[in-house]
Amino acid sequence: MNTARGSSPATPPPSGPRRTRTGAPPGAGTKGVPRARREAQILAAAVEEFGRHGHASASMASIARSVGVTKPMLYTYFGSKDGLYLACLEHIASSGVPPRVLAAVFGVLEGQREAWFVLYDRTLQPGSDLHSAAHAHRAAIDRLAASGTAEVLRAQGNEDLLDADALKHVWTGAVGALVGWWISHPEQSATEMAARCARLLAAIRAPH
Amino acid sequence: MNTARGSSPATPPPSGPRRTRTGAPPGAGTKGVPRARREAQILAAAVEEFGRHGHASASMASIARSVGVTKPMLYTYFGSKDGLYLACLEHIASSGVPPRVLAAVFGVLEGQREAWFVLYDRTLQPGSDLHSAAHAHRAAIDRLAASGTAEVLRAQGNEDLLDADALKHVWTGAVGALVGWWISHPEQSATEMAARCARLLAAIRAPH
DNA sequence: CCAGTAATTTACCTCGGGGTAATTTACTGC
DNA sequence: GCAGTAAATTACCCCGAGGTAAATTACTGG
Repeated sequence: MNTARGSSPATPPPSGPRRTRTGAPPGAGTKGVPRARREAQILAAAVEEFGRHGHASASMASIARSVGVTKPMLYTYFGSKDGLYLACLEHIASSGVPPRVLAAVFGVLEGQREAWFVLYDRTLQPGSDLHSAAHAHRAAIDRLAASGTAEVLRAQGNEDLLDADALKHVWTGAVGALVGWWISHPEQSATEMAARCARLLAAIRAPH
Repeated sequence: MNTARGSSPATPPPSGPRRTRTGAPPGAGTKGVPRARREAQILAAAVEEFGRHGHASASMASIARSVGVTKPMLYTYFGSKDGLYLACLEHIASSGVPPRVLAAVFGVLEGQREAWFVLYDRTLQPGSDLHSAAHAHRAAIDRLAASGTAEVLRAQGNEDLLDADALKHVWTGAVGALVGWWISHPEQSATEMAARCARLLAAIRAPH
């Protein structure tokens, strides 16, 4: 559950890779675990928790526990549950160049597979700010879906706007299902997943 | 939110279609709203709530409120939140013959579209009893997915078991996406959805 | 009219959730 | 040694969640 770091979680003094003595520390004069690193750890844990349970039933205490830290840390760093969720969205959206092909999607997700379900969180209340934020951060992926699927329909002479919208949803739904499958098969690499996708798509398109 | 019934929710005395006087009531000697009917109402509301928010973040109080009843009713009738969820699963699974084609799926879902997301509830904890129960109740649909997709792969000479499993997931994921799209387009009928599916599938399979 | 009972409510308990104020720890620079 | 400050904790508040015991309502059949 933790990233592979030496410190065991929940040890009262988090005496990890901290310099004692007069050995000049690398960054500025910070104490404990430097904020940037903690934020990164927290974000990773939060993406996992939010992705697994959805925003609504994710627990701040649980995230804190999995990092080996107490709740108030999350609040001093991210302000609120929504703030942390938003930070997750931004972190995910900024963790890769806009994907141009499916392989890129899997590549970005490698190491944070649950991130997909943060972006496509069904527990978000339709009218809420978070819902719009998630929608906004999905933009790159949705654009990819829209352009790819629109092309398929245009080639068929299909101009139906509802068909286009529905097919876009099918595409993201299928990818989401694939990511879910991937999560339950941790040994598969991103490359293997991309290859599998290509194979499956070919099978579907082949003459029946 | 309520099914189209005359009584407005949350009126303290639920004096709906209740016989006063000595007019012989149809069923046995019941009072208020007969248990069977209440259970049906509650189930309908619960399917909607569970489907919308997932088991974890669905609220018993909210379900009760939407029926126009108080919480203890739900508990005397269904025992617990999990009991109600289980009843939903059974109700959904028993609400139609095992579907043989996609059109049948949409037909069964008409009028309780959220039911799909009760069956495929991502907020269920992987090891839990509820998770297994949901899995069991999905059996019919999953079998449909498995057989259909296996055929596609076999026609290609693909014997890979992982591919088969992944493709099955893709199929259910795509249908789930379609149902989600359907929920946000309430005016579409089941027949229209089935037709749309056929159209989209044809478009995908057409020569690029 | 009276028991009996289905249907339903009021009022409560406990626990875990989000969130915060005040404090402690442990280092740096002077 | 002494501020100063980043990092982190303890201990709390309030609320809504699941869940329950005990009443009340409104009808039936005798």
